[in-house]
Amino acid sequence: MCQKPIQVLVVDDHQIIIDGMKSILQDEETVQFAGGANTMQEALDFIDQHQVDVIIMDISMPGHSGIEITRMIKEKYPDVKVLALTMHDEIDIIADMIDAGASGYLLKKANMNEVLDALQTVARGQRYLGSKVQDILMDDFSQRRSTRQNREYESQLLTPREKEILQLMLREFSNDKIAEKLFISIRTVETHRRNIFTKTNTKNVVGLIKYAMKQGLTQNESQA
Amino acid sequence: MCQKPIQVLVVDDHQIIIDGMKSILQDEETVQFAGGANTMQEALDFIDQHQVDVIIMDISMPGHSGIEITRMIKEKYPDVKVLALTMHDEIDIIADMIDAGASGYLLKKANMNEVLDALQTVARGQRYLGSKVQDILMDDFSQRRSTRQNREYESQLLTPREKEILQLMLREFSNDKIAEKLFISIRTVETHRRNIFTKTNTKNVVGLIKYAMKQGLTQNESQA
DNA sequence: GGAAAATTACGTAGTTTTACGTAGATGATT
DNA sequence: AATCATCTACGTAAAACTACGTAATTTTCC
Repeated sequence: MCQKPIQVLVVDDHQIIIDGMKSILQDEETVQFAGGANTMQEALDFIDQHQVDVIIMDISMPGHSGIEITRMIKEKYPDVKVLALTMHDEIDIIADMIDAGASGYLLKKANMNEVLDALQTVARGQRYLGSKVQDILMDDFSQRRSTRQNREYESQLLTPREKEILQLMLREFSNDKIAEKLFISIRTVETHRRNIFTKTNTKNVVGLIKYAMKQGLTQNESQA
Repeated sequence: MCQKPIQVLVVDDHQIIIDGMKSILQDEETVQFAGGANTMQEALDFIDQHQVDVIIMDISMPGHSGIEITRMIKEKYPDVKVLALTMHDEIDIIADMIDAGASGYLLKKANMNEVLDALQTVARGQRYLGSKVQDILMDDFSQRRSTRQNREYESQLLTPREKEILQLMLREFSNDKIAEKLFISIRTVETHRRNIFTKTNTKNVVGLIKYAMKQGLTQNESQA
């Protein structure tokens, strides 16, 4: 789906973080470290002159906060995705950041795998929240009310039949077993499958499972 | 890996549960409702005369508790797996049940998918704990000490290299991409892959992911 | 009654994965 | 020196999946 590497800009006032990210991202073919910026101005200049897909954004920065920078960037370049990577775990900051337009939020204790995962996820237009962050949000979910957020993948994305097929895929059925069980042709299953992949913006079972988990389609709340 | 359906015996003093399980299991090819039993004696008799792979066991039963029954059954028929399905969420009961030899523990609020998943998991010799149950156990983990349990999949099951490949699989790399990244032949990757499947008792990526999640090899604590 | 969405399905061709067996190289352990 | 675990890799054949395009039925909804 996305063959060319994701261009990543790292915005952080600590150069060490930028350097670290650079070296981490370096031996990945799927992502490419495009550059780093220590200030808002640097960041804006950079985006102006380079192709950037995702920005890894720190929040606590002198001068303008990551939140402001994000808001500004999303105004000028709505297509650029912002992934917050910070140590702040306060609900308000997270909320503000998301409100400002961030597509993902990770705590700095996240490991490389998570970062890479998050990069890919936000790059393809979905949101990504680290598991810790999810917990924090959940806890706060009831009182806080929503801010007209873009709800890119809300739920009725998949048709009932597609969900059914997804369920079976998650239960390790192969295409022909699914066909057998549902009394349809394997060709049909393949078509559904293809549509599921397309709709969910995934390209293989692994991605799909991650999607399903994110949607809570795995164990709980399915149409058992 | 297991072609013939898993023979399931349901032991519960409430007939309605047995009937319910029967109808649920009926339209599954992978499992087969073999029979039901309301008492220990019935259960023992049944096992004596039929092929049984997994027993779904309630705990609160008049006369002998599910724990006793489990202990007795595991003594006589160690190969028969017991899956506790109950509403008891007290740590002591769970622990006793596991101690008695149960391979899995599910709360009755679990849905069909979870039950089916659990059945397959225990049938192939692994343990299965519902997510709630895991939480409960976790909370209590530090003080309670172990009872020489069979530790079928303890951790050092996979070699470092295998873990590395697993990581990449989880990150949606195809075999040839893995080969490329690690500078080895795709044949080698295939071999590793095969060994991983064998060792983890899984047969496809979906199963493997579930395994990985259970082991916490996905996001957190990997060797990033 | 007609448009739109959902479900069904085929063809063709290519790619990827699985299944099994085998086996050399290396390093650690005893 | 021998054993064991790990990592490496090939061959062969079959099974499964992927990619794209197309399109006939139903169903659903306005």
